Amino acid sequence: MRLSRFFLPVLKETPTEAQIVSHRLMLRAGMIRQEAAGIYAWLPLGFRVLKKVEQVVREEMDRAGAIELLMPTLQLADLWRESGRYDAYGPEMLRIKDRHERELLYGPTNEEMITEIFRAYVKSYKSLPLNLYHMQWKFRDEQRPRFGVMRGREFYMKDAYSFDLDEAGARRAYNRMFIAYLNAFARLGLKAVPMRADTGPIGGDLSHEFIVLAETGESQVFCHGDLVEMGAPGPDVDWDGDLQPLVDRRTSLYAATEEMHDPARFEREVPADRRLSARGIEVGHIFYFGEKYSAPMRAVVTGPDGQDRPVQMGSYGIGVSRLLGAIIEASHDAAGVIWPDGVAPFGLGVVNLKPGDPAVDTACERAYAALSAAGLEPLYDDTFERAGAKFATMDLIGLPWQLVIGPKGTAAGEVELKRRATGQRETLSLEAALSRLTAKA
RNA sequence: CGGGGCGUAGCGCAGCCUGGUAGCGCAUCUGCUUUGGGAGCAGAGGGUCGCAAGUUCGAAUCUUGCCGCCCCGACCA
Repeated sequence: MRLSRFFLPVLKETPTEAQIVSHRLMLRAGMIRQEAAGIYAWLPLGFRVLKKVEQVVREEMDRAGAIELLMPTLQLADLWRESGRYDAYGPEMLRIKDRHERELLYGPTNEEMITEIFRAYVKSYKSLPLNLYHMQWKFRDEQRPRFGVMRGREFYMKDAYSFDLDEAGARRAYNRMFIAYLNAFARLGLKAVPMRADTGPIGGDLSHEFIVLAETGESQVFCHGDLVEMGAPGPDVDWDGDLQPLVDRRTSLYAATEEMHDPARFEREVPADRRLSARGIEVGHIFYFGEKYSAPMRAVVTGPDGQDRPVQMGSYGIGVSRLLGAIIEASHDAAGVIWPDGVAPFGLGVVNLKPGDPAVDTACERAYAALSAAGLEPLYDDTFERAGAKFATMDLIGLPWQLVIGPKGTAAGEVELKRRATGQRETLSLEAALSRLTAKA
């Protein structure tokens, strides 16, 4: 993409409404525009990152055996009356009427609808296990939206729903999601710690929130410090095998959000030098809820014994749009965003320091063509801005690499390659820079 | 939903208290100079002062109502 033809409305000054760094940087980098409280338009740069994050989540869900579908944003109120949640939900749910006075709602989540789909088609235990997911815009009419995309009213979410014959099967489904989440967050450059969460009326140990530690997190969290650096199992696990040991390794150490925190246990189980008390951002939540929806909505399957029973369900959410905020909170500096390689909106920036200079233009065009052909998705700054402004913009939008090509270097047969994360710059020949970069593709 | 605050040019703000018909910086446009970390000079364009009533000869300024947005708290993916 040539910057001269792209739409990148960067701001030099910080809008006053933005209080936290990720919100400020998303506005300044021209990623989002607020259209109403908690409702944002995704400008091209932000949209590209959103799609990258979405794709990482999709690949990890698919790897774990989940099947993608797409459910609508609008749902019938009658469906929610079946589970009793239409009246239980309160003013957070946006209620709408169509021209026929039919009551609709803009979905804040999709348990009822997925249960309705499941019960319409699945009748036998032989069709299980099943895990269906979608990524869709949701709406929750928060009393007080804030922190930009981290707590909007409209938000993009991946939600998966598992169906199993019994609780043992549901636990296996839960473990698959648990591992898939660790892998997804790791690929996004995040250190996400699973923490035991409130299971509500169901009870048991099958609910975890995945928390990214950040100063601007909205909740206080407490955990064993080793959990932060434990890393993810990676894709090469036996998804049909026993994942319990991998899960146990991460759930045996103390980790709790404020509402689940037990100070006495914390001090008893965690050595003083390993006790971590920090702020955290919730980026995922997995939950086993058994028959909560399948029983009232009569989603039953026939077991091997010929008996019908309500299917055992769990749900697994990831706040995809929120993740952009979380990633920035975890990865930025004074100059701007530092995108992890896997989600950067462009693979690198090619900075032409003197457009119109034939030698520099030629070098830049060659680099741009080669990098594009290699699939690196370069953003080529071919504008007539001053060098300082170009550097500032590149640092702000946080592309992982900057290939700087100017008249002095070109005369000497040299270009400069800068790594955004470290600020390290290296001078080398254009060919060496290109082969180095394309080797990464 | 309680408490506080703010709406004046694309962005950041001043002007309001003490009414006299709108200003600064950045951005934008033109010209010249400049050219490796958000340039300089000169000129230009751009605003029904959130909306609506009211007071007044006259309202960005005073009064009332409404709308929108932000912050703190309670609540939440």
